[in-house]
Amino acid sequence: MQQRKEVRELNIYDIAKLAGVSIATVSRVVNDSPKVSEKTKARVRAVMKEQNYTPNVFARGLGLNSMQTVGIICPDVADAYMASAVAYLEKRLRCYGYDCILYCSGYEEKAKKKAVKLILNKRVDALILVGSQYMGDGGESDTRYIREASKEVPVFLINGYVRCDGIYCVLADSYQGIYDVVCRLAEQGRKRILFLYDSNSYSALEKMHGYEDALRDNGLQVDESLKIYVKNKIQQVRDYLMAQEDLVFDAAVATEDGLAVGALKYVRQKGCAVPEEVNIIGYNNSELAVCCEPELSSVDSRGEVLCKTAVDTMMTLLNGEHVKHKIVVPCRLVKRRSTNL
Amino acid sequence: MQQRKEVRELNIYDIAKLAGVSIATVSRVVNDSPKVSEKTKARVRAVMKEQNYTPNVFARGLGLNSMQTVGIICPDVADAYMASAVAYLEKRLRCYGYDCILYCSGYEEKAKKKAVKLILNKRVDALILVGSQYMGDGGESDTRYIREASKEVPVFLINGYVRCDGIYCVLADSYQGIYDVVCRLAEQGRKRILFLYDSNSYSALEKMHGYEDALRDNGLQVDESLKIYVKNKIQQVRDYLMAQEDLVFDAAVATEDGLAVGALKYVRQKGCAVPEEVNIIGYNNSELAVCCEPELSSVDSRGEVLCKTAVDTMMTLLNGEHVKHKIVVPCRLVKRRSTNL
DNA sequence: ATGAAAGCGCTAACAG
DNA sequence: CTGTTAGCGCTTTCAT
Repeated sequence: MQQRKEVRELNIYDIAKLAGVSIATVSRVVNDSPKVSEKTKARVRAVMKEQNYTPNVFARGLGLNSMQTVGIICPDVADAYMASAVAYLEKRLRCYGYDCILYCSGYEEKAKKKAVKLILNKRVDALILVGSQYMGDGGESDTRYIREASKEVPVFLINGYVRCDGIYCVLADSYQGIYDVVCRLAEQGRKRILFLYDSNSYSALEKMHGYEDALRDNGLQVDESLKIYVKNKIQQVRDYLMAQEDLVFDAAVATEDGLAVGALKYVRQKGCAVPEEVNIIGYNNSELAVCCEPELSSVDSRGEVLCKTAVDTMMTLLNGEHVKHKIVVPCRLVKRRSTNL
Repeated sequence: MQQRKEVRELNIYDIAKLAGVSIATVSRVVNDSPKVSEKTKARVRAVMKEQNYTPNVFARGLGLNSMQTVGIICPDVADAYMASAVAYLEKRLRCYGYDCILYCSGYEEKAKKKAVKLILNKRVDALILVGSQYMGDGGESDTRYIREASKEVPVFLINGYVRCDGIYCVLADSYQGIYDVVCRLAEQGRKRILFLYDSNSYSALEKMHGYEDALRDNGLQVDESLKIYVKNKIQQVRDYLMAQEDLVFDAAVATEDGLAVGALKYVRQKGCAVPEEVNIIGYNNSELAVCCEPELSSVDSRGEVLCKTAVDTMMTLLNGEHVKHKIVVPCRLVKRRSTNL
């Protein structure tokens, strides 16, 4: 095995000796304790700087039972939405001096449980689960492993909801986001509004409820054949729709931008005009939305706000203060040329 | 401050007592030392399982001076290319039982240095820098911080190159990738081939050299006005090109898919046919490539292969074996409808 | 094959 | 304000 160093690193004893103080004092200086005179502090700091000393984080971790690290688990960082969430989280955590350990769990139940278990073993100070994938159908047994985890460290759910002590949820109001959008489509006279989704996660269901309620509230029937479950791959969506017979719609709402782009490709391939004949609205306001032609209107769930809120809340909590168990952030529709709302 | 636990966790002493052995033996079992009889091993393991015991990683880290963790630094995980690289790296590292600490450094010199410094303080077993952004112009002073880091732990560069002991480079042959593509465009009769780039990083320059050499080798002049530096934002690219007067080209090659999509949008807005009048080729084979219309041919730098190779090489190295300092992986053109090569 | 004991580098209670 | 000292939980000689 490779050795990290040949020469022994300076430890707290060396610094103490060089500064002519005890190790306790050095430790206090490192932790910026108020019970050290500014004079000694300065002297010790000078030595530390001069010697380029950095405390051993392992020893520190042992003593404090913390390494200022939080675990972030998401199914897949290669996914654009999660990637940006992770980016926000990491950035914000670093503002507070925390590092983050990333674990991409994949989408399978067993793997997700394993992820939580392994990351807890690393003794992170808190856990963040990105995406509603971690709740299964929200049932008791599906969320057990999360509840268990919350007994060890605070758990934060980004876009997920589990009612339990020690679990803190920060989520976009996707129900309302879709509800509002569908209402506007209906008000504008659209009668056959397609709903595209690719999972049965908590947030996907929320969106579907928003869709259904909006239809009903606008005197439209919920037509099951207009709810289409398909994998979030642009070409697959297009081909799938292509394969349907008698599929007629004058608007489409999707739970993911990729789905909407697929629908858009289908519609244009059919020779229909967007937005004149068909309005299309995506979700997440990802880069895909500005890539397609015409550009896609999309519901923005404001990941940045969610993530910032989650981290700030976490810090408040770790500080011993009380925080809310559920924080809901409203969505916002970003209008582009695929709609004429 | 919150306490992680109220009840004291089981430690090695407890397990030793319960199993009727010494802590040394328990430790040996944990580390699967060959000098423990299978019989005792089994007994100790049984107790550990029964008690649901997991060794304290901090104490372990202190003793071994390692926590089986590697640091991954990239400018921004929200970027699709880096996100997928991080995803691959994380996955592969986990196969070997390593965790990863993620640091998004941003693009600024100072921040990058800080990132390296902070992550080294966490005593990671190795460091991975994703992207050629970490080399500056490749000069001595620009890479000093990386060379310094390599004295502490092995440093792996994904798509970067620095010649130095302890620095291991795994990179795509972007020069050849672009060279080949431009040759084919030239052979097909294209005379005015645009080159779009958005940075002066090592790999961007490699690509540019590939472009220039291919032109020369095919008897074409390098026209500086055809080399366009512009920010990698689809609309910005389109608008920038729109603002140019007398811009004429019959093909475009870009260092990033986003740039190519911008060019594609420009060309179509101008009313020209793709690929008949203008061939367009992107780089990275990202999701953007299948989102636009027509879909974009793109050079795939095979991030998965790079990352897998990097991690495997790292493990070989950490195992004390010798490994190559530079590994080059060929690119591959993924053809779609934006070209008729 | 197993155990006793000396660290690893730091924190924190306690004493002054 | 500062120093002494006892852990934190594990690894690793060194005996046996």
